[in-house]
Amino acid sequence: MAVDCLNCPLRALPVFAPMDEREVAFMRDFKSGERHVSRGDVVVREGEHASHMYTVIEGMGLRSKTLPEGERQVINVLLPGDFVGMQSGVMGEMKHSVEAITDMRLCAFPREKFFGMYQTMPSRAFDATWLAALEEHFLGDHLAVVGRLPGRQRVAWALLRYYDRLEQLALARNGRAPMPLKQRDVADLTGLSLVHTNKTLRALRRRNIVTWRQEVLEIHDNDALVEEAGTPYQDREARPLL
Amino acid sequence: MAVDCLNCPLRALPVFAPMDEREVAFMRDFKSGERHVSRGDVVVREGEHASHMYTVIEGMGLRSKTLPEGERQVINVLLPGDFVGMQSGVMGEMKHSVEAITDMRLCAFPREKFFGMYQTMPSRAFDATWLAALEEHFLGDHLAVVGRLPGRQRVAWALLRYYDRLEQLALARNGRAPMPLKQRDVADLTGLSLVHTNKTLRALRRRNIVTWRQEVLEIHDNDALVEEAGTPYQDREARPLL
DNA sequence: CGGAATGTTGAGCTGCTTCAATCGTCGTGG
DNA sequence: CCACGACGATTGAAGCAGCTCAACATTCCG
Repeated sequence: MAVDCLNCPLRALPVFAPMDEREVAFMRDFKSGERHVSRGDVVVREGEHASHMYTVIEGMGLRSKTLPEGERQVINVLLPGDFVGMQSGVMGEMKHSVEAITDMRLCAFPREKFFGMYQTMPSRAFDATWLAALEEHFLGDHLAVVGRLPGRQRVAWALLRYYDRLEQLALARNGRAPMPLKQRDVADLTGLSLVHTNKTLRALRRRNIVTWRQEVLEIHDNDALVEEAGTPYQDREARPLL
Repeated sequence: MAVDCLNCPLRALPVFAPMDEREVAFMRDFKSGERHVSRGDVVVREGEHASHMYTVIEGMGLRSKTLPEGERQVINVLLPGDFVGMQSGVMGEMKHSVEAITDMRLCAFPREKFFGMYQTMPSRAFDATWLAALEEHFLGDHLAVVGRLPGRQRVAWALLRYYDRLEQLALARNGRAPMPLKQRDVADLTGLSLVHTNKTLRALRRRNIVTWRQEVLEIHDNDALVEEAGTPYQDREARPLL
């Protein structure tokens, strides 16, 4: 059954900034429906003029770019509450692709009504900008990690960040999190080769810091992982939800 | 003498989307003054709750993040028309630092009037989001290049991108561009060590593809440089100017 | 003129890459 | 129920791209 904005399960989470009644009402009207995609499906493709924008309700995906020679760089992991398609909304064209790595449920918004939001609901428009700026911030951190840290730190950082985000969404706890990513995805996220990613993970496993099998990630020694990452991950302020 | 929005020299450039009279009038009112900084000065610091946001009128800067161990990652080169401080505008805090690498002239906007823009000038608010999304796009490309390409391609790509952006701003032509960046900056931009950046540049020089001395960059063989970069740089659509 | 910042170069080392197998798991069709 | 194939994980081996260290040269600037 489709989720109604009124009882959106995400909105209740403390990670998301509260929304007043007028805003909720506006979003109900803005929302045109839901879209369900299956694991492996492409949600939006790079270069596409997407007709809709989405907020992830459930499931996970990957944003990625593909270079001319076919190399893939994963921009980030898409989790519930994340917004998809801001670029096509404002610039007209997607600059990256989004692929589902689990079945996903997306809240759909028609692109043609996006500008209307700026005309009638400034607070929501402001939140859209906020989200774009937040994404920019995350990307900057990501770039710094990939550009400046050695492999072990990159992998540790990626796992930490992934886990923390899930925990904030109440999708993980006690160091246990679902892990639909493949090692290939972690490699493309960290800018490492698949083989080296595997060996780096093995090292973490050997030292009993994390285990990862059967699509379940377990962090046994958070302190050691933080130590390994070098960079504490700490974005815990409430952010808007569209 | 301070630039008045009415005859803003940037607005005339074809890279920037046209602005109607009401928008210009709004910006005049939004603008609180100008700020001049000298080469080497810090414009805004990571973590700071900046009171103002800026559009670069003249001069160049670097956006960068510093990691715990002191490693610096340059996020991008700041050129005229670029907006500074979106993050402090929406999230309240800067997530990166900005340093001037030449003397700069900045158009200043008070942060407390930023939300007012969303209430009274939706088209400008939309453009702000556009800029944030554009920045996100550039950052994504940057991440892909740093994460997935070997050093020679990264350096070639960085030079190409830098030159193209300057050319669009009429600050470079015929393969000649001012180059206030240091090799250290290019290294921090591409995620390479200083020494290796130097050697990579030497190779380009040896093959007579580019020269760079006395703060002047010359691209002698654009085709060869594009070939070297692998990734053609091609964002030539008009973008908003705030 | 002297000191600091920037650029250049060589040498040696290692983190990471590519290549190449092998193995385990799971879904599918016979 | 088993065999097969596809996909993902794992591991070893060899090579090199890029790193650090260490000098030295050059330019900039007060």
